Amino acid sequence: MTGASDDSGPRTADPPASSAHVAEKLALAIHEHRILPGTKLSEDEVGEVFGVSRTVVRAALQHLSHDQLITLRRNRGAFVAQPSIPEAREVFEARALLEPRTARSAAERTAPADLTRLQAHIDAEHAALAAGEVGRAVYLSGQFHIEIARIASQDTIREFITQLVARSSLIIALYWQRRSALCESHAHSALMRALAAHDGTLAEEVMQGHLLDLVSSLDLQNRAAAPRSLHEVFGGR
Amino acid sequence: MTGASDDSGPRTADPPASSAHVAEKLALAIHEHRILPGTKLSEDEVGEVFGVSRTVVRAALQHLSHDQLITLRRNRGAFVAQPSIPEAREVFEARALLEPRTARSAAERTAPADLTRLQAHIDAEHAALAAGEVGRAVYLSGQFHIEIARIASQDTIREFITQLVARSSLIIALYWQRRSALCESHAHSALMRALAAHDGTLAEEVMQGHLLDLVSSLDLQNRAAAPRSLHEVFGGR
DNA sequence: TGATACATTGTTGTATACGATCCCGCAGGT
DNA sequence: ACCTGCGGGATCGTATACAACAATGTATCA
Repeated sequence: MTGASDDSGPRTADPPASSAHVAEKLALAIHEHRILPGTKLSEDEVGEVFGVSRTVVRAALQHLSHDQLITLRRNRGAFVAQPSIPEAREVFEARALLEPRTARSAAERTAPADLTRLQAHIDAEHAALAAGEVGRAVYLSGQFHIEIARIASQDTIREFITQLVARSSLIIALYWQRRSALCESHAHSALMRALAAHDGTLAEEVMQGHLLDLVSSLDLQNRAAAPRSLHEVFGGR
Repeated sequence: MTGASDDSGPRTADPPASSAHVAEKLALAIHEHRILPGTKLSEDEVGEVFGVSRTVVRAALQHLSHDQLITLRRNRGAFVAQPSIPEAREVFEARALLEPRTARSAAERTAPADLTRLQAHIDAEHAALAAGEVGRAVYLSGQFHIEIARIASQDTIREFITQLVARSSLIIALYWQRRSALCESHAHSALMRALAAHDGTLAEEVMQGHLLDLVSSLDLQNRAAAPRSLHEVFGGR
């Protein structure tokens, strides 16, 4: 109410404006590095942006907090999470446990329609890179991994991988080192070929190597990167 | 509100009654089979029991919903989840991916204090079984698995295992077949011995076998168990 | 001049109020 | 007798109001 229909700006107020919707939008923005780690997400502010009350914002923030995308500090507010270096290692260790075996399962049941979608992901990722939208490329790259879990028909594991991929996006935002074009695309293509050939063993190996490459592209030795301050993040905002 | 101190019955109104506290209490009750799958958790009712408002209850329910311990249905309410047979399989497949390797890691860094705690868990489990408290035994059995992830110093994976163990408890409530005393205790002891010997390979194997045993003790073929109704669950309430 | 204590302000935590949606039971028609 | 449309009751979804806490800025004192 209160004339939420027009409001000032963004899309807002499509139909129901459920909390899940707000959470999704925020998650996407974080995933695409449109909101950087450490940023404060004030309830009032978010509510105003999306044209909803603090109640629904609060629910959305709690949801994101549970995915460890944001950190909720009592009486202080919500902040985009800043995974520490140990946490970053753990995330990729968890991925190393889950994804290779899942890729194997996926290879054994890949259908033609799946390959079409995977190719679409890769194409979109290339397009985003060509357009200079690095954040979006990171997001799409993550979606590729999630898609593989979907092919494996493992919803539970897919849920976990979804969380890990989202956190990986934060980790990339914090510890990305090698800004050379995402060579991952190559790995993704190789993975897709392994799936097309129904070669589970190969898919598992490729995925394992891909994840190792990803970790090695991060700077997880330098301990100075962790206590990154807000001012540092924002540059000179 | 106000005057929630005495109320009618249960513990209620300890001190602050934060939403996390309510969620934890509910989770424990579900975990111990004090609340059975399919049970409706009305916001008003839960709020009254714990002496808090619907706001905090809602937050707690959302938290549990995210862990898939309860199912939230729009305008219908919250119900304790009833994992389907495919979901049950997925849960144990995920555990099979995570836990054996985690047990291996744990074995390589088990400290004396860890063994003490593990033994305490096993003892408590035996005591619960001796007292006929099957639900509590199931809970403690799950905590044992979580403790292993803690020893492995893998907080992220531990979080996942915590979720999976909780869901496993629901699955056991629904599909438990072999009511013979939980032979798991034996497996847990074997696991502890492997950890004490720092034998990672053995620990991994024992854990894998233990999980397979667990699955085989369930009835995941019978499809009639799924659509269990509320009245059936409650008997004649 | 520097440090501490206090008042102020802003933000979150919780409770309550109102509106929307859905389920259940009943009247009426075919 | 069965099916269909409608109304009552209850529950959830969202918004708002008040209270508590933390952070900040200012004034006073050593």
